[in-house]
Amino acid sequence: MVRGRQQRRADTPARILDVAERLAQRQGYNSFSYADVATELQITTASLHYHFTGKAELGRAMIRRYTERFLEALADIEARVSAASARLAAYADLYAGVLREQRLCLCGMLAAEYQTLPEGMREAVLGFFDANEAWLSRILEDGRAAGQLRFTGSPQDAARMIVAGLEGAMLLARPYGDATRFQSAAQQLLQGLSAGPATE
Amino acid sequence: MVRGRQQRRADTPARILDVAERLAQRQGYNSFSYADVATELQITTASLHYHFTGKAELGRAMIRRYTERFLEALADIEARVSAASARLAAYADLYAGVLREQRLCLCGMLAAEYQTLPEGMREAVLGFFDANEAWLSRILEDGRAAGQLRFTGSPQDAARMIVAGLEGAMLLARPYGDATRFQSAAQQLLQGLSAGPATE
DNA sequence: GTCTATAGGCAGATAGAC
DNA sequence: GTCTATCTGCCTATAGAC
Repeated sequence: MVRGRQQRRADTPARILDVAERLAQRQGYNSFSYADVATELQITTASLHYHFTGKAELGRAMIRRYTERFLEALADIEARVSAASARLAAYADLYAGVLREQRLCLCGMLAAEYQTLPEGMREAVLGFFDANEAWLSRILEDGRAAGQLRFTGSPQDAARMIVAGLEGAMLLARPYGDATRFQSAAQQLLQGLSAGPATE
Repeated sequence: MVRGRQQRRADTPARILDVAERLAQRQGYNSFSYADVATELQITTASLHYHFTGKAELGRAMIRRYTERFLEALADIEARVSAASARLAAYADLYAGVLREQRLCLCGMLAAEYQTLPEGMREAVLGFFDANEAWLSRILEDGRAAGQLRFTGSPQDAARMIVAGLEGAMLLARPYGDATRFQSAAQQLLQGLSAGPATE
């Protein structure tokens, strides 16, 4: 891939997004500044404005990339794992991986800040959750049809409960610095869905 | 109750806390300012500093009052409602009432902002969750002992799952402006705990 | 208790040189 | 692409009059 000489290392926009994403997941979108990002990358805030016209645009790009990557991870789970309950466990593990880095789900954090977000970011946040729900709904529906999962109500409702439960479990586990809080909650949340013979 | 002449209406500190609490629940602690509170009360930020030396102290007082009131509501549930599953439903209704005002649980919001909070506020946030867990654990344990509830694992783990699930459900329901998202998640979360004859 | 006035810092953003 | 310099605005906080 011939690229010219101007950038040996990773694209500057990508590195900006890396830093912004981490800061947003740890502190919140409203609690990091252009200066924070610029300092860490050893450039100036004026340079940031060259790559992203404003913080709102940076925010939008951040969510879009995060969602893309998350959906890739979901496709990967579907390709690698076939058992429905194992797929759900792998889904929960995605969250656990984020928490391990002392981060919240980016969109969970942004959901808390939702009322202060610019319109473009709001839509992107909802898009993330919609996509997660759609994927989970499909996995749940297929799993139930295959006799691997058992739940009452619609797959969509179950999917929403799972997303809410995992987001909440992350939210609470982090202040305690206790990953087992998340694991325990995730396990309880999902165990009720397995159609194993030992449920009753 | 003789009070002198200087304050006919509600205590100024209480009114300050009312406004700060609502703003914190809607926008987050980091996203409201002394000026926001002062403007709404038609006083100046200098006056605010007379009642609360700084924003951190205001924040601490806010959490303490919120926790006190929440615990009173829990005691009230325990006094009014005797069936364990009805107590859990009433607990979830507390959250629903908050959401109805387009607010998040104060401490759920602060959990998201946790890493940016001053030390005094952090402790107070954990205290809120600890107290909730302790109350729920007791309710769950009693309910199981009375044969009204059924769950595997410790009451504490179940309590943590409930708190996490309800906090997450609030977090996600609000951006969608859809209270039924909360209700549906809360119902699914709790229904698995009832020891009713129709579970299987 | 509440005010005016103001300090001192940080925010996001832009103009224009290199 | 990145810089320096700068603007405007908001933030928390304080001094001191009333």
